[in-house]
Amino acid sequence: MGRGKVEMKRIDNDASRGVTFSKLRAGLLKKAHELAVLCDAHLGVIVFSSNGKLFDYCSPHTSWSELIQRYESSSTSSSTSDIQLQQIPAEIERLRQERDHLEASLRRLTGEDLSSLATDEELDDLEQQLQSVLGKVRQREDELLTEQLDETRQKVQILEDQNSFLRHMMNEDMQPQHAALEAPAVMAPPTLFGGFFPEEEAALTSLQLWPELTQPSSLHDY
Amino acid sequence: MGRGKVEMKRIDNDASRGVTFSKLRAGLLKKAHELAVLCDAHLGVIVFSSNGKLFDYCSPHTSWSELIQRYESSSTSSSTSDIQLQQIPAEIERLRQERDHLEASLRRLTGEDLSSLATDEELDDLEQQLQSVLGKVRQREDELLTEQLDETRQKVQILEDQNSFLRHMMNEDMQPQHAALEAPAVMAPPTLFGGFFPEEEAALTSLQLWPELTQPSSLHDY
DNA sequence: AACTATTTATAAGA
DNA sequence: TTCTTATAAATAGTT
Repeated sequence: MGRGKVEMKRIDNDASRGVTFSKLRAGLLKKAHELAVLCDAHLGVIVFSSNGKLFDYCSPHTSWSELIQRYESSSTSSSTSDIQLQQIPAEIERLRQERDHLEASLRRLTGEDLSSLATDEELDDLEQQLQSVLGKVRQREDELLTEQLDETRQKVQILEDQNSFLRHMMNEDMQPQHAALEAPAVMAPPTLFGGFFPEEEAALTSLQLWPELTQPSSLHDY
Repeated sequence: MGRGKVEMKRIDNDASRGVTFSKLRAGLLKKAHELAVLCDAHLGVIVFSSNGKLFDYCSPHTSWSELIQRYESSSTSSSTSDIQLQQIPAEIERLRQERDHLEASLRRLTGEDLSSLATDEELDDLEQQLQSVLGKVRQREDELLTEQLDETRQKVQILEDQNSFLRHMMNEDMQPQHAALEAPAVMAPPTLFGGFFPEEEAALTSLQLWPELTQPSSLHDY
């Protein structure tokens, strides 16, 4: 592919051969990856350039040791391969099976393999399962919203109290000489006064109702 | 390359995946050969299809054992050349991680771990994903129902034809002497007469055209 | 298994 | 080396 055809023979010119090697190698590894992903194949590619540099690709969920083991057990007629198979620790085989099983379950649940679920019944089961999970998720979302609402209502309540208290303070400041004649004094919430120091609020968490008082003496400011 | 782009993800449909696997595998091995010849590289490709069949390519003047040896000495710095033994613990670890990851995904998708999904956003994502799968499942169910409906309609059509034919037969039976004066005879559907021989029907598939007549003589009841 | 409209890869040039 | 572009090749969807 390109401006002209190329003969299928070793490229003589060293430089061109190097450039072409880079390009074709990149293409080969890319195609290997496509095959692995699109077709769910396990594969590996090893390439040595003519001056000995190594490049390789191994598909996802695959390792060279797995490939070599499988290659040896597939390509030899089982007399030598038995030895190899025996050498594979049972642990690896067990883990592979677990993984394959989990992958299948996941594919089912993500609807990636619906064409294999041919029966009404299977599809129905899956639908019910999904509905049930969806129900749980929505319930959890409700819980979360309810929590947030409660939190916010508490905040509102507290701010209203503050607000009301501040109004009374204002009235007293304006007419301090009549304090004794006013309505019974509103009690300040225990931690109220720190609220006048906005710079302290960085530490507030969502439910922290009052900023911390680093300066209890701030009362004297009134 | 082709009539349309393809997403870089596993092809769901089994048949398409198989066809594509064959095409891409052939392409990959061809490209491997080009690289080997044009650039004088030593390389090998191992491919296992998703159902375990082995395909491989090894460049001219090269052997797998040579490649593996060079691979081992290029990729490991240690003097121990037994790549397989070295890699087994890593392989086990990799498989464990894969399994754990899959298990986590599965728990998320089955809503078994909702309390750990604390954020509105995470819950929302999950809800959307489930909705989307549910949509796919229902679409598939629809497809299936439509197929079944088509099948059933065909059956109805055929039964109606039979019915109509039988009525005509009845008329002829009742008034055989007037047969020549009747409307033109209705032609029997090509498979009709076999219907009178229930033992021939074992081969009929879901589109069974004739109900089994355990009492062919029941015609006489009319 | 062939066909072909398209996409992709890449040879040559800058 | 990297970018561009004309062209060859591969291949996705179709028949």
